[in-house]
Amino acid sequence: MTEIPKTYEPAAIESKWYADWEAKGCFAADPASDKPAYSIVIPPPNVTGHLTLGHVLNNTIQDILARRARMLGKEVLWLPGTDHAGIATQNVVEKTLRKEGAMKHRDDLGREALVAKIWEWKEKYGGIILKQLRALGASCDWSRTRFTMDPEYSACVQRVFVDLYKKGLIYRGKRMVNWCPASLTALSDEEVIMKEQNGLMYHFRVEVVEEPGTFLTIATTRPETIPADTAVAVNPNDPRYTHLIGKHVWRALGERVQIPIIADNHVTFDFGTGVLKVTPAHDKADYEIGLRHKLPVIDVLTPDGKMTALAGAELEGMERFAARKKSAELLEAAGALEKTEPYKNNVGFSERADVPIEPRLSEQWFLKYPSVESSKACVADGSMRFFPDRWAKVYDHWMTGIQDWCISRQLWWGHRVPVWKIRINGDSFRANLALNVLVEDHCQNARIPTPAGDYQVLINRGAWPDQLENGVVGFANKVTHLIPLSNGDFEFRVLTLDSEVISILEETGFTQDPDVLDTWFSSWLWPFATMGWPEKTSTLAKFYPTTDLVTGPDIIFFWVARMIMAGYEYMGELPFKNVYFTGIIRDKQGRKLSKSLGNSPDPLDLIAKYGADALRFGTMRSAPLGTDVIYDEKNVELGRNFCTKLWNAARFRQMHGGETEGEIRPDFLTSDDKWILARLNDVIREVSIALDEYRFSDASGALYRFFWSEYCDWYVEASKATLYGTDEARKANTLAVMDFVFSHTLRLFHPYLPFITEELWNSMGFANDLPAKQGGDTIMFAVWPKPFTSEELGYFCLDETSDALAKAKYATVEAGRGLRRDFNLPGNKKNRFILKPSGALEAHEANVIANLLNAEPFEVDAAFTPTKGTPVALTPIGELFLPLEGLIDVAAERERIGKEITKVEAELDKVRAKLADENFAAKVPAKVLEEHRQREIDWAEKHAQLVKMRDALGAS
RNA sequence: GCGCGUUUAGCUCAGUGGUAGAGCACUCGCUUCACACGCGAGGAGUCGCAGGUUCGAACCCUGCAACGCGCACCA
Repeated sequence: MTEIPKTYEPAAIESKWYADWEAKGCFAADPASDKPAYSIVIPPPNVTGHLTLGHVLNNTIQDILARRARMLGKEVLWLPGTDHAGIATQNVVEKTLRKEGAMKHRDDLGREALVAKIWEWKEKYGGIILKQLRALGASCDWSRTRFTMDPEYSACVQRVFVDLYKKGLIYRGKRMVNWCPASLTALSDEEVIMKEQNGLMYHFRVEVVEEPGTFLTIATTRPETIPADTAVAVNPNDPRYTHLIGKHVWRALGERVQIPIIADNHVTFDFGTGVLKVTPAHDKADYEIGLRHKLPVIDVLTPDGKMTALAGAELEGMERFAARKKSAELLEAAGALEKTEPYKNNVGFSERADVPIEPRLSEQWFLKYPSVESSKACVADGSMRFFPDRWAKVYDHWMTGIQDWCISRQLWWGHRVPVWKIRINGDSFRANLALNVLVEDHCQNARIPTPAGDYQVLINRGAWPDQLENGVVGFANKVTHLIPLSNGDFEFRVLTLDSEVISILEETGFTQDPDVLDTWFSSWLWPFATMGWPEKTSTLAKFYPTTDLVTGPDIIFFWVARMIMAGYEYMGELPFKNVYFTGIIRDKQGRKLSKSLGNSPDPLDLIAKYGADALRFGTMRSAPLGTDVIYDEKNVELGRNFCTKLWNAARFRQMHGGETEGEIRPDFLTSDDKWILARLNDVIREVSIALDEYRFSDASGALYRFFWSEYCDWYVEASKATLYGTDEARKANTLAVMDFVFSHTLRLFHPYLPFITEELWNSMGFANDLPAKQGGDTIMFAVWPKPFTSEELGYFCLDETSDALAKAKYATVEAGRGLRRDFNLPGNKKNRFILKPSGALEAHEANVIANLLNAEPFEVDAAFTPTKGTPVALTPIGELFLPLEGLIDVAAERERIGKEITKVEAELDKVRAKLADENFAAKVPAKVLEEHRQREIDWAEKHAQLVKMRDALGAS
């Protein structure tokens, strides 16, 4: 047994044990194990990322779950990794390259060179966050670390793309999408955040062509789009305007042209002026109106949000917001601007770039979500559980109104769409032999004429390839699709992952689609693509579906919902059984933590200052289920203080030497021993239930209370009477009880405090006599404590009454300390106390009280008659006197007792009033009535004694 | 606009029908032989507001308010 230093120094201990765990392979998951499986996949952090407090919260929870599962005898897989974070990563690297002067624009480098640079950057900096997770103590199986752009993972993504295309769920469409003018890419609806803006509403006039002198007033927030207006719409039932429908107005800006006045139900009477400018190119709703009325589409914005020549000479080249001001000025100058008023409206912002998005007509790849019904059902019927469960409703709502997902991004970093295409007409078809073969093959199998117009006779070649709807044909190594275009040409698409096919395609003149896929289109496959899918691996067999998923509610749609759908579609099963949604970490003002606000402390600094265990414990203590977490460094300090307490309690135990975990002899158990064993039993149950229900904060609170307020404050202090005594047999027994409690406590704490518990587990010798795999090597595999069996309860002589004496003693001690305080006697000075017991009291028990009270001498005297005015407190064991030689103030003592009597009387009045109410007696359950009667008796008894004590002081 | 959540001590939060709690902060005393990152004692709450149900409400019901979140969105 080695001497423990006086203060806990986490740094060396943490790195020592983490290296030891890794060296012993403690984190490795064995699919061949016959233990029951427990698995979690990490929500892959952004590869550009650094550890934040959000990661600390999220990963500490996962680590607690994983470590406890190991102690419960499960074979645990916690699978780590990162995602490639398309936009964010490309932005970061481009920015760096621009700063270094390596390029001005990505086109300077070109696609291949830039992607190579990003890979270079990723290899160099991409693993930072995973290293940081090690500092936190995360017990991930690092040998299985995955990245969403690993070759195998990329193959999964493209395979899924091809499969969904074959199923007719992925299609290419020209429609209005959310366009980010900063990142120059389309975004999904989920990546658009609506923000309220203080804008302006511009009211401007247009003249009716057919009725010169008649004007319509239109309200708009975007006058810069007037040059793109191709109609003016009114509601068909709006009597103000019905006579104008079918006529025209002069457009107010841009080329002076006539645009029609049309009737459309989309227009509401009472909003604005009831007249709507219709801009099909720049507004989703207007685009729909345009389709209904076959309006032309005029695009006046460049991809990066500048005005085109179509906007007119005055606006051309201007940035969109400058153009807005300018447009208003132009209207004003033309006398068309009626008024401008402040207006609050919601504008969609790009989540990543934080700039207003533009609705933009473009061709993109879309996905109709698969397996929607089973995905909805599993949460609705409870086969997958959400914690807190209110998220189930949010999920269901989203799944019900689900829209097709725009999955293509105009970026270079990501999974490139596995589609090769070529535009063909009759001539090119005949001229290109390889193409000819491909297309003929397709047409034969799709049973359609070739583009050349020849009808191919079907040749029966035995097994037919997949004959799919919409003329899509699936071969073993490719999917083909011939799409007629409006001008009579065709687009021929080949989807394939086969490198031989790809080289043929490229030689034949096909080009690959330039787009990459949304990062979430790869991470939605995470639970199975990380485990070797599509092979039927032993890992999948053992660990899929996973047990728990821990994530933030902010990605419930982005990630969780989509993973569920992918899970059903590709594994035929849900991907995880429970989803725990963490809160969001905020600062004391309730703001989210962010770099730009500077309110986001670096967890590594906190670990350096307080230790990883302290950070974990402090974070978990302050993170209740279902609510956001208010971050305060005080919580980490609390964690650090707790570790020190644990450390010093261990030191105290070690100072007393003796045998480690000696035998506990029931005949030697003191009332204090029984009391702490009963408390241990309570806390084992409490912590286990709390963890089963994902109440991490409650579990940590229970442990904190048990160890500090019960074990240290009472049990250790009470045990000093024995440990500093002379009865060696009793002393050994007390140490045995301490070891028993301590070794259980360390195990209960291990998931929260992995490092300090491992250190103490070993240094205190608890690992010594255990089998290697059950705590002998490491506390990580020590058996999770269970509440006592009835045999154990019997052995320790524990029943409902066994802790009554200890409780009575502690109440007596508190009463005595209260007396000291009342009479300003410092706690560190010995004082004489006399206890006049109401029953028998063993010498040992009196000794414990004396110790806890710092009483010397402590006299137990049933016949004690106090000097008049001696301060006295009523305790469950008897009357406790604090004799104050020469300082007795009878009046003061009378007043003190009088105050107490007043309190007791108030309580007595309360309970008597209830009992006197006839309704109460008649209607209340018998148990409650009995409880109140007992309460009355107790208060009355106390009252009588206090009165007696006051009377004994005489009349003054 | 629809939906969800929160509102309890100065702060952060427990407490789902029967005597209002914890940690931190605060006040007082204490360097006592595990620990001052500590020990002991203490003060502190109209349980958001208004009704209702009940013998009894922090807790159940209704309405309202404030704050937060999600969804939708009218130019």
